[in-house]
Amino acid sequence: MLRHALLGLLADRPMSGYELAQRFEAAVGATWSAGHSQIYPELNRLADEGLIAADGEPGPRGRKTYRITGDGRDAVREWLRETEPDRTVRDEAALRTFFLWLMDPDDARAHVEAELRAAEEALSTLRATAAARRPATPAERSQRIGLEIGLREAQARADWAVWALERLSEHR
Amino acid sequence: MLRHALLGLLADRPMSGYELAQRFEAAVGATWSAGHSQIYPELNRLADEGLIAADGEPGPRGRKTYRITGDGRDAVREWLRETEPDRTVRDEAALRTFFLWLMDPDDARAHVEAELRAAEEALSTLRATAAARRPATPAERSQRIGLEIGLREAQARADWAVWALERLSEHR
DNA sequence: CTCAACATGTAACTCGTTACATGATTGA
DNA sequence: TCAATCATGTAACGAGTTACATGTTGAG
Repeated sequence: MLRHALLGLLADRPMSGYELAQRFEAAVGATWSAGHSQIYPELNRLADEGLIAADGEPGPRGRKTYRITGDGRDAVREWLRETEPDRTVRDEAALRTFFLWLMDPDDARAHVEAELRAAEEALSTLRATAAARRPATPAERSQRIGLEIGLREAQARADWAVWALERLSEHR
Repeated sequence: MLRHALLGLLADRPMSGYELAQRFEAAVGATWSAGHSQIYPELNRLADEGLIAADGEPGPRGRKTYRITGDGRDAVREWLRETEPDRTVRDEAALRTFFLWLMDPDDARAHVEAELRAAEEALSTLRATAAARRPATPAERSQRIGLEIGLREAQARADWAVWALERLSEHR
């Protein structure tokens, strides 16, 4: 899975493992995450398989810049075209909501309030990213569309939390 | 992680592993999923640790009904009270959206249209579950609140897809 | 000079998935 | 009787996280 994400990011422009790791914390991070300990070995594997290539000499601090190869480009495209996305959800915070009744009322409220704060924080980060620059390239336009999912889901989350707090108040 | 979900479900009422597996496909499935091959070993571990207990004799077909123990109840409560939910998102379909520009226009549209269909399907399933019975017990009320997250996120997803299709049309 | 950020890696472990394996019961 | 569903389990594998480990460069 990670390999395709890396190839997709490198399809836009060459990057180092370090840069890629940052991308997973920022923009793409709203949809997927990966630590450096997973990224570096994967980059080496991708390079072994010829899907990416390191630019000649490592830069300062041993920095290696990778660019995607023709085979790599084919591989991402094939992934996008031939495979169905896995729609399995894994949302711990939402799962806990099912067990709200096991908490005492104050803890339950606190849980939902924490969700509200988290959603609002996500929202403002994403808004800032979206406002940062207006998309010019096709890649940036796609990125903007991807960002919008996060934006709308965070908004839905925040609205849900407000609604949930009202319901909790009704049943005291 | 799974252990807490199992304890939470068993806190409501005794169930067999088979029943628990079904719950992860239905109601709770909108937030977490688990296959039987993960559930059965975990139930045995939980029983070893005294957090749940199997009712005396196995029923027909070797069915074992588990109920939560006092220690088990304490364990879920402690988990809910003492630990922060992991908010890491892992959304493959959304990730692919960032790479829309790598697909040819028809495939890109098809991807978003598939998202729309998936969201609408999720929506109607969740609506049916929500409409099935009005919550009476505290557990059912919590469940309803949990369901609402799924409902609102699915709606956001569907709305996003419609918006994205418009944007794709603009940039042909 | 020193601290933060840059930059890459490995190893052990945990969690979850897929495939294999078996058998009982019930309704058509 | 036969197929679907009920019901439980194991083993191998894959993906991701945490912790360990190391060294460089640039800014103040």
